[in-house]
Order: sequence, then structure tokens, then C-alpha cells
Amino acid sequence: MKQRTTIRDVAQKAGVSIGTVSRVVNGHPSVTEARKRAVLEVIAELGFQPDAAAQSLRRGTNHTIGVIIPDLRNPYFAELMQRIELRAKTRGYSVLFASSDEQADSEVALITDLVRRKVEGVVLVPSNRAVTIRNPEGVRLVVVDRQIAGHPFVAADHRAGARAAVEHLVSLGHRHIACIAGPENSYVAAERLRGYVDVMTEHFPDMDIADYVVYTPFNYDGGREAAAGLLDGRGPMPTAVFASSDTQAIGVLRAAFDRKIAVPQQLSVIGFDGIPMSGLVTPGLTTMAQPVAQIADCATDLLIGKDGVDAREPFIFPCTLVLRESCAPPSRA
Amino acid sequence: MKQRTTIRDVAQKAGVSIGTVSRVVNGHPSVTEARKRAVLEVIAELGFQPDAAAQSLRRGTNHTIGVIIPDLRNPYFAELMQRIELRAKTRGYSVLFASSDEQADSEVALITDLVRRKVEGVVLVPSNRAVTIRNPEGVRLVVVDRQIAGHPFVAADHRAGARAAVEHLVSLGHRHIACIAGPENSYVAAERLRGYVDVMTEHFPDMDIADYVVYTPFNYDGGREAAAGLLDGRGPMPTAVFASSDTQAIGVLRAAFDRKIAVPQQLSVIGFDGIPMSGLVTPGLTTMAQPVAQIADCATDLLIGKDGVDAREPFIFPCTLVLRESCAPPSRA
DNA sequence: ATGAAAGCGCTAACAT
DNA sequence: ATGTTAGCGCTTTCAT
Repeated sequence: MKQRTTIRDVAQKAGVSIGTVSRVVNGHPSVTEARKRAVLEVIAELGFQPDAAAQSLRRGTNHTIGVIIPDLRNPYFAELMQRIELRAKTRGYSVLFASSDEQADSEVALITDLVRRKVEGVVLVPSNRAVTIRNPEGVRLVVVDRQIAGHPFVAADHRAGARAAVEHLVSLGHRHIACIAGPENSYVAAERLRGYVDVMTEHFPDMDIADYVVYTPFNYDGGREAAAGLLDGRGPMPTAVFASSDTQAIGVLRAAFDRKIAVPQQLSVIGFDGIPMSGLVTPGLTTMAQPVAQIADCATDLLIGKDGVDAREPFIFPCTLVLRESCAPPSRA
Repeated sequence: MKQRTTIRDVAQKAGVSIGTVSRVVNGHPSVTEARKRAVLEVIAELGFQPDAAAQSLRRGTNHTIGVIIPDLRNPYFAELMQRIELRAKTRGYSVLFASSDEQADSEVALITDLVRRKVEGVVLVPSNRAVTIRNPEGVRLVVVDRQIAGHPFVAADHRAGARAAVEHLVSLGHRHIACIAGPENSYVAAERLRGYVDVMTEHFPDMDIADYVVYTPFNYDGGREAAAGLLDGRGPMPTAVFASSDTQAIGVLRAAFDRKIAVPQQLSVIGFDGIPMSGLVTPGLTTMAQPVAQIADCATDLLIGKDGVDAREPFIFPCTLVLRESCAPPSRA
């Protein structure tokens, strides 16, 4: 393992001072063309790379952002992460990734460590369980999908998206629309549920919705079990279900299949998120896609942008309906 | 944004020298209990966190590893990443994540940057296209799924896994088994294909396999299109297909569904990878699961472990067959 | 056991 | 325009 070349080696070989080398490296204007060329040449020859730790120590920053995500196995988060990294890289930043594993209490520790490592800011995608970030002073923090006082907040318009999804079902002629909600402690789940309730109370003010909404985790098993309850229950059989996540929706598809209930002929299903998988299942899942790219770019730019952003105004992006094969008008029964 | 507390602040407040504080922080034995307690107290009070950049500059390392992954939207990679981060975190390390976006040429640049940032090593999951890492000297590099001279190599036993998968089909009574291979330039794809060929030539030495193998990308569309070719083609209709990835296999499922070919009654399908999605589709996909956790842990430990590992011996872990619903004996036609 | 001091490699302020 | 130099915050000899 050979010694790394330092700025001093370059200076010596090029016959200039280290100050000049530094100026060349940092594109400072006041260096004559001739010297600049010479230095650049030596740099190339020696393969000099400025030491990031030294730069970081000196400048107090190191062109790095941190990203905290609950679980990459959730395809939505994976895509978000992928996009954030892409955006950051494009702007010359690296990303330190940390998973909170859905443990709210570990989030604070992770942020602390990230700060210690001099990240320029962190994108926090909070776990479901509610959390109070104690003393997030001195951290540039952007929160996705949940508002935390004093920090910018970027998210999809979950409520409007849910509303549009349910409206779609209504426009198809459905009345008996069930809602598979997320976990009760999730902000996102609550917003989507509100969208559902908005539409239902507007169109069917007399209907008793209570039996139609079931809280369950955002995953496949949650959807499957919730659907089982809905489909086997003694309550009125729904003709459509609005699932609060695509994985849940896929669970519903499965539950329907197991009961020989044809989708969409006997049951319409609409999901939420727009994960790649939604297009792969059979039948293709109609879903409300989140604007992942916009969210990722916005969150990243908020961190990297020089100007302090107004933290009080949330950055909300609209979802888009992706029409596939899992929704149809109700059969005349 | 208040000034960060430095080791000097702590020293002053505790009435000791910075050397002593440093010794306390680093658990150096030669500090009296009394002083240690006092210092610790001040540290807690001031919330002192040693500056990572300074430590890194001084020690030449910073408890960070780099991970380069082609694309997190591939669920297998996402899971790998998740596990690597978990393992690293457990051992007190952070991870710098970078995506190569399947661009082989960007891998070198990413590694270079990672080195500049003083990572202790990098886990490289190479993109499909073959790459020569030029001059990877001075980097602790662990390569997943492909051998690069001079660096440890950890992978699933793709060939044996493929062999076992195809054997499973054979044991069910299948003869006409097609293989959806990966892209031609992929090492992993080649290994899996070899496993298939191994079994076919052993059991059916006279069969002309050529028409049964089709090269296609590792994704859903690849599988779907390849299956379309196989199912609509003029060649002899296969009764089973071995797909080299789960996403391809799901594409096959879809192609079969669209043609009203029942799986597994009329066509058996087996996948490879064991991604979470494989259990969610209908019918549940029988697949050869990769030992993701073992691979992730091994790769991480190789980087973090103090001892230089013998780079020449590959670390290979066995796959396991996950039986679900997509395979059955061929129908007697 | 503890303090003093020398840097780690770099940037920027200050000379010239 | 360029060289010189003082640190950034820490770890680690080297004295004591």
C-alpha cells in the first residue's frame, strides 16, 4: 500500500508552493495559465486526489448528505433512495445511508452520528411510529412524508391522491368501497384515510363506513389479512377496495384469488405508491403513483441549496393515477 | 447554529489537558478513575462529540465503508444493501452508498471517490457489463458475484443453485425445460446457464437444447418477451421454464396468463433470487433463493476485519430451494 | 498518570 | 500572482 500523494508532493514536483496547488485545485482565478497547466500535469501524473478528511476539517463540510430510511426492502423507499443518490451525485455530493429499521428511537442516534460526520444535511424518512426529534438544532434536516416543526417537509399529496383514487372507483359506479388503511400511528396512513373518508362522506353521506375500514400494516400480509376479513366477514361485501399501499393491494389480489373472486370482474382493487411491482402482478394493479422523483429531487436540493429555505412551507407534489387492469365497473348483482 | 464543542472545551471545563480527554474518549487505560469520571461528566454535560473529520485526518480512517450497487430498484440489490448497512452499523461502521446505474465505467470513478473519502474498504456489486478495475491498488475491495483478480470474491453458488433448480424440474418429470438466461455479458447469468446445461446434458444428452435457451435482460420485460418467444414459437413447447431471475420468472407468469396457459398445470416456472416479491405473486413462485444475509455479512466482515484475508479463495454460499406453487408435474399430453 | 507539543493534509488570510 | 503560515480538532509520542 503506497503512500498517498499529498498536495506537498505535487507542489514540490511542479516547483511551486502548496498554496498555488491548492488554488489550481479549487479553480481559484489568480493563477497564470502556464503554471496552472504545469500543476495540472503533475496532478495527473501523480494521480493526486485531495484528502477529503483534511478538506472536511478545514472547510467544515465535505459534500456529503445523510439519508435515513426505514427499510430498503420497501420498494418505494428503495426507489426514493436510488433517486436521492442520483440527484446528490449529479450535484457532486455523496450520500451516507442509514436504515432506521422502523425503530423511531434509533433515528435520533443516527442523525447525531451523521452530524458528527459533518454531513451537510440529512433527509429523514421517518418510521411509522411517531417521533419527536429532540434538539435537532444545527442540523439541516429535511423530512419526507411527515411534518416536524422547524424543518422543511416534502411529501406527496397523500390526501388528494387518496381522494382521486376513491373518486375513480366511484366514477366507475362503485358504492361499497372498503378502505385498507395503514397502521394507526402513521401520518401518511392517516392522510390517505382522510382522502377516502372525504369522498365517501361526500358521495354517500348516509353510508356507515366504519365496517369498511381496517387498519393494518403497509405490507403484503397486512393487505391479505385485511382483505380476508373484509371478504369473509358478515358485513356487506364490498365491490371495490382502496388499499393504502401497493403491497397491501397485492395482498388483496392474492386474497381474492384464493377465494376465486375475479379481479376486476367481481372486485376492483386500487393501490397507492406506484412501485414497479404494481405493473408486474396479474392483473396489473391500478394505482395512485407517488411522485418519487420529484420528492427525491426536492428533498436533496433543499439540503444542498445554498439558501436557507423557508421551513414552514411544505413542499407537496401531486400523485398521478396509473390505470391498469384491476378496476372495472361493479357487476350488476 | 451554535459552535460545536471541541475537545478543548471539555479539557478546560474539566480542568485537564486535551490529551487526557482524548485518552478518556478512546478508553485508554492510563487515566485515574476519578479524572475519568470527571471528564465523562463534562462530556455528557457539554454533549461533546469528537469531530469525525479530525479523527479521520489523524487516524487515516473513519469507520466507513463504501457500497457500490447497480440499481436499488432491483429488489435483490436493495435487500443486499439493507443487510450490509445493518451489519456495518452493528460493527460501528457507517456506509457511503453509491449507485453505478449499471454503468460499468462509472464504477472506477466511484471507487476513486470513495477512496478519497477514506473509506476503509468498498463492497462492489458490479454491473452486468464486464469491467476491468484498473489499478485498484490500495483499496480494500470486496467484489460480490464476480471475480476480480487480487480481491476477495463473495457470491452465491449460482451454478449449483441453477443445477438444483433444474433438477427439481426434472424430478417432477419434466423433459422439455426451457431456460431464460440473463444477458450474455453477465457472469452471474453465465453461471446459472451452465447449471442448466449441466443438468440437461446429463439427463437428456440427445436433446437439442439450443432452441430452449434465450438470452434476455434480468428484468420483468425480459422474462415476458422471452416467454412470449418460447410460448408462441414454432419450436417444441416447453412444459417448464427455468428463469434466471425472479423478475424474469414473474414476466413468464404474466406471459402465460395472457395466453391462458395455466401455471403450474400446463407450465411450471421456477425463478432465481428469492426476492420478497416472489412470494407475493399468484401463483406463488417456486424459486432458488440466494443467501443474501450470508453474502452481505461476509462481504462486510471481510472489509472490516482487521486481518488481511486471502483474496484468492472465493467465498461461496449455497442457495436454497423455496417451494411454492408454480411448479408441478407435467400434464400428460 | 498526565501535560505539552508535533503534526495529519488542506485552505485561506496575509504578505510580498 | 505567488509564497508563507496559521490553524481546523484530534491522536499520539515524548517528557515529566
